[in-house]
Amino acid sequence: MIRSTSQMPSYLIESLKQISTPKQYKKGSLLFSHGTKADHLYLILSGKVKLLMTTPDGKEIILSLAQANDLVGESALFVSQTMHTYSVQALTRVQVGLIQKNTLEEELYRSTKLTDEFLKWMGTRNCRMQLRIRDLLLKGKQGALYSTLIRMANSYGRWGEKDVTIELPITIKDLAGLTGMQRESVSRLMKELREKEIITINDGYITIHQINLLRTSIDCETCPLEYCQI
Amino acid sequence: MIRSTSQMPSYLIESLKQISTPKQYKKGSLLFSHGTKADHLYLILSGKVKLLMTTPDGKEIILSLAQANDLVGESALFVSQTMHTYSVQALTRVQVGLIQKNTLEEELYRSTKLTDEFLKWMGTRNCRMQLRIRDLLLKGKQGALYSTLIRMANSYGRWGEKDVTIELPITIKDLAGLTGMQRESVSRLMKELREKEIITINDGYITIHQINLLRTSIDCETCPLEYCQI
DNA sequence: GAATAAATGTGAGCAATATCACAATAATAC
DNA sequence: GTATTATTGTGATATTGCTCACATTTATTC
Repeated sequence: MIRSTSQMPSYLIESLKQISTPKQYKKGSLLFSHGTKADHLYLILSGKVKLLMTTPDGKEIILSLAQANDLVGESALFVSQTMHTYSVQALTRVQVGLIQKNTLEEELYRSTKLTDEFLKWMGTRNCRMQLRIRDLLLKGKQGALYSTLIRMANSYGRWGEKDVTIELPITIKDLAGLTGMQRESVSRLMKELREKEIITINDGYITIHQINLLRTSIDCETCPLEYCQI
Repeated sequence: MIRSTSQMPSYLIESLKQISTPKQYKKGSLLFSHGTKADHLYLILSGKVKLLMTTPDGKEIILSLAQANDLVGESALFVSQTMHTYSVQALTRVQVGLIQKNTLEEELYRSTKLTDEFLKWMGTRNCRMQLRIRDLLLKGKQGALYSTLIRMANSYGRWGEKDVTIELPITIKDLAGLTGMQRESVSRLMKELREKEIITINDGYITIHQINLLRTSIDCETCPLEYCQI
């Protein structure tokens, strides 16, 4: 069973689909990039993407991941005449529905329900990000990694009796980007987790066998599942 | 001259004031705290506050600071039945206007303009936070501190010909909370900045004499001023 | 399926930060 | 104004995490 992440109600997703134009992207290609004009909202129909920022010296931070039924590109959308602050790259082949800024605004104007859910959704993402920052900054690099694994399990996990398999194959490099760590450091910590049989990795798919061990070791409190996501 | 931070248009602030109930807080007191029910929006009328999270072992991270005409408490507000994820503490004596969730929703329903600006404002804060995360995670602790000083100058600075004075007296401890550093580390880096005469501190007020030096040393790109804030 | 590119693992050494333990100031309370 | 509390500074030391340099393995491309 896959736990659902917090998303818009499906009937609103449907209504967004109605006003969108389909578009496809190859694995590795950019949906949009940092510095270009923000004038569309992206509804992911299938596939997975990463939201990332880069620094002049080539370092990369991954702000978030998104999958089917997630919305991407809203941050700068309503700020007039503004540019995207991050880039979005396809991790797999991706199908999106493109929604023009104007069209979205009209739709928001027409549908109070959509506006409500939109505000709720932006608020939720905000809370998630804040809790993530806390974990990344206050729990050391090990804590940052464990927190990220737990969040990925919540967002992308297929939950079995004892194990969770993260159904988004991810590289060590991307885990480094998600945690603000060096690739080598992630590699070493993941090795340790494998040796202790807390996780196993198959074909890029991470399975967590003892997620509670990760949780207790970073003092997880009982955050709402809605917030403990990537 | 004080540069203005990105805020709602003043006529909308006025209309929010109309539907708010005034309340006062002493320096150091909590406007609301982590885990309590989120059912009000706070409009800061005067004074300054900090938004913070704490971990079980007593570490504290400061998510943001806010001053007159800023709104606080929106993150969890629209998420049904949910609790605040952070606490808000008064740094000075603070006057706020309390706006009930229901009242706000009615007002948003009535005023399209307010809704537009509200979405814009949430988007702006989101972009800010994302850029801040990048700086905090990717530029080392020195970079985190410099970035924070620059942002504070943009949000709270009185700009002279060459110098900026941050008109929010802040402790070393709070700077540590803003950057995810240890107090001692901040103390040492600030000492270095003082010795190089890049900053001076008077009575808790930091004046930055060579802000461009800070900017270049962390490879500041030309982010919109709107986003380069605390 | 050979060649090339990308991802991963690993050791050694180093630099940046955290930790600990106090001393010294500065601010606040009574 | 004295006592108390909060803030800041600082040295010594420990630890974490980064960097560099390759070897190895795994994907991709042609």
